[in-house]
Amino acid sequence: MTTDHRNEPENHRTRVGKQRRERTRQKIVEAALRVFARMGTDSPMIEDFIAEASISRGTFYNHFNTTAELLQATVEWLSADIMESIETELGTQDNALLRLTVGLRFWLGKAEQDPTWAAFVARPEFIKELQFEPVRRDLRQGQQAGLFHFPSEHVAFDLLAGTLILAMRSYVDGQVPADYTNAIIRVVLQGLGVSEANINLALAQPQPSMRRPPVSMPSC
Amino acid sequence: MTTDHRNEPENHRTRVGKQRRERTRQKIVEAALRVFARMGTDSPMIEDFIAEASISRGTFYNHFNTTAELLQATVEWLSADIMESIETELGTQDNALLRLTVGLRFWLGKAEQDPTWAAFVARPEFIKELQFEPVRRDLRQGQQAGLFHFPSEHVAFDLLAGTLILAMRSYVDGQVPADYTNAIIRVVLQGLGVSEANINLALAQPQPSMRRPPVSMPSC
Amino acid sequence: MTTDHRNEPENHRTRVGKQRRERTRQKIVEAALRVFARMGTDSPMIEDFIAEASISRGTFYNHFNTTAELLQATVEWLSADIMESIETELGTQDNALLRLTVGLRFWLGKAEQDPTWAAFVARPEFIKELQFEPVRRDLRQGQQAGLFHFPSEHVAFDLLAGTLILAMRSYVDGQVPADYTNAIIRVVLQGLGVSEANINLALAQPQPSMRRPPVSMPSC
Amino acid sequence: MTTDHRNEPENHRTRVGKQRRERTRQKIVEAALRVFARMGTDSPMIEDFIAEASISRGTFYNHFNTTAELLQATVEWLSADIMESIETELGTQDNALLRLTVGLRFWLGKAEQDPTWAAFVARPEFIKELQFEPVRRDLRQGQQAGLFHFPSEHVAFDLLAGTLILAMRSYVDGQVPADYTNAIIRVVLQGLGVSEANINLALAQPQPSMRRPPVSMPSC
DNA sequence: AATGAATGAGGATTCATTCAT
DNA sequence: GATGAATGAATCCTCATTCAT
Repeated sequence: MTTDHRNEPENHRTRVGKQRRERTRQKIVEAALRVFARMGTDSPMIEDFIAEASISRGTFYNHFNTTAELLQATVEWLSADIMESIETELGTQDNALLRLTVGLRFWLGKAEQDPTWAAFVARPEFIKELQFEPVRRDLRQGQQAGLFHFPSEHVAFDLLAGTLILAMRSYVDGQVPADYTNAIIRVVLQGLGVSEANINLALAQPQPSMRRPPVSMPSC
Repeated sequence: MTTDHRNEPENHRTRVGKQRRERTRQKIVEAALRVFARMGTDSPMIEDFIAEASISRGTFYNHFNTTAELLQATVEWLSADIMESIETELGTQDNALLRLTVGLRFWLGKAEQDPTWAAFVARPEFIKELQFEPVRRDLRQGQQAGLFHFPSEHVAFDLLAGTLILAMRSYVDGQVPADYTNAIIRVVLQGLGVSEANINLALAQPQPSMRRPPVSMPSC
Repeated sequence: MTTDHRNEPENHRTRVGKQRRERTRQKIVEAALRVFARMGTDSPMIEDFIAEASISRGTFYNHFNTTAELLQATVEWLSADIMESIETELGTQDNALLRLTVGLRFWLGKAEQDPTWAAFVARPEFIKELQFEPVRRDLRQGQQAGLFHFPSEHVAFDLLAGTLILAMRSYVDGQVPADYTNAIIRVVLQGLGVSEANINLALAQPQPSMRRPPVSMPSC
Repeated sequence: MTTDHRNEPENHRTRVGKQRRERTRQKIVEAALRVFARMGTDSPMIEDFIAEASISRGTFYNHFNTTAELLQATVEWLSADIMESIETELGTQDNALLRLTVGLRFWLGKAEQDPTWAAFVARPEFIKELQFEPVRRDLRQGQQAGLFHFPSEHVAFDLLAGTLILAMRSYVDGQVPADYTNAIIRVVLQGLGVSEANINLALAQPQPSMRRPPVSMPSC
């Protein structure tokens, strides 16, 4: 029943240290997203990351060895973050068509609201790297349910993702016509072989709330 | 009108010199395409270009001052080359639907045949830089002719170009299912609002010949 | 003379603390020997020492301020250790020739048994740093006794120590011929001007026991 | 029979370029020897080499990728240089004993004359790396001729080279007694089993001239 | 026009040292 | 006394650019 008091503070120290380390890492990743969004994935130098994260050179290298490693970590964090946001948005919705519609609206809404973020995520490498399993599942289910009509899941995904990328970049470039989001959703659904009636039904859905603040803004 | 015979050999030398210069420049540009395709547009250094083109540093700078300038020249050459190829392919065809179908088939066929070329071309920056006026014109004409049904030309172009980019990258990544090209054309035409009957008609068209050799192969 | 009982537990704690401190210090020094043997005296970084000793950076600095200080401590420990071992080996032997022979055999035997140790010890800086007073005394006494014939003690020491260093490194490099130790002793004694008869006598001595375990093996 | 005049200047350019490159490389190596001699093999930084050689950082890296590579090149050059000097010294002498004596005198004379040079070469790694084939050949021939008596060539070399190293370091440390060189040669020859009479004969040889300037002095 | 050795500013990386827990 | 995350000065290394031949 007695506790070795020499050990207790050690465990505590260890735990506190790990927490600090983890917080620093997260700070770097969030700063990196802003830097990548602002400068692209090739231009930024270590200096940019450490200035944005307010850390020292040494600390950067304690956590990441190369810019590529940091980019990878940033993509992974962002991906988890996006997926979680969409799942929250979707709640218990289980109709594949409506799920996809909400998802598309989320991405486009976010691109409109936070173009720097969009400039970062709207690249084929990024979109292909994340495999978007939930999206693929919705495509399969919708096809089986007779809501969609396309030759193969592969083709359907390329249509959906490719159009989404260029659409998000249209927001980045500015100058999108009114009601652009609905128009994009309409042609994508057409492309997936959704009937006119179902398209109108899907577009009549209430819009997602988009409460979360842009991630690409400095949090201070 | 009289000829100074001291000038004649100079004119000759001048002409020969210009031809040689032009040949060197073209050699650099073609090598650059392979390098950009392999390494992206940011990573390659001067060293990569001169090694691929088998020229010296000095010669490189005789033709281009920066990597960006070389990239620009590469894009321009490629763009002119593509457009010319497609126009040759199209001949006098004036049906917007059939023109677009042939165009799509050309891009995808070329991607299949020459993935290195596709790896360079299939990026949003590139596709957005070329404004593809002929494509936009076909979209407008097809819409007016009642062949297409989409909310706006802007949206139609994003669907067409975005899907094309990801489809070409699918060829780059390898592992595309059989009949992938036809499947892509089908969903794109669906997305543009083409009727089932017209889609089948367009897909029944004879295929373009694709005689030209891959540009991304070293010519030696 | 009275005892303050408030002090007693402190004395105990103090004593225990000092023992613990001493054990940690010794652990660092033994680890350092292995590191120096493996990497030389200039290359290793703090990281190498703390990894080998399984301690933290902070602990290292609690005991040593610089790498040079640690090297010094390692040399001193090793030196005392060697001298003590040889004295044990020699017992009460007082014939200079036999003492030197036993000493040489000890060094070479240890080099054969523990090449890591030898890799560290067999360097001129180390050998010159230890002044080997007992060895020099034996050289003088043997010379006076007419056993040795050399021009000066300085020269005799350079011959003895230089040959020993390269011989030990031969063990480090592996691939020594059979009976290498005896051969080395023979040429060294020849060099010191010992008569053929006395050399044979010295080589006929019983061998030292070499009971002690290699110091360069991790003790855990 | 006609010459393509476009090629001639190219060949000339190429040749001139290569010569310049080679001269630069040699300049770096000679500077490196002075730096290594002055600072040891671990302390010097790139800055030291380029300052001593009066070249730019970039040029350094055009020729050597690491300090270790430069050290290697320096050792190789030095080794060739020493061997050549000794061969010049020896002329047509073919008596193994006299050859070895001249060689020892050369090394020790050079160490006395140029201690910085000696500080660099007098290290076991260096001496063991060069295999000194001519020296080993002399040892074998002398043994066969009955001039030497030692148990094995391996042992004889370790005696010779080990004693030489410590002797050279004695010059580096200063404070060597008068006639130290002859004393060293005497004990080494004793160690190799040369008879008293032959030793005296060898020591009576005329001394080498040592005309060449110290290599470790800046040549400007 | 072509060549390639040399340059050095700009940026990447290391590692001894500190210090809050 | 022990811990290890954080620090930043010191040093390494790259690569666009120049220029004599």
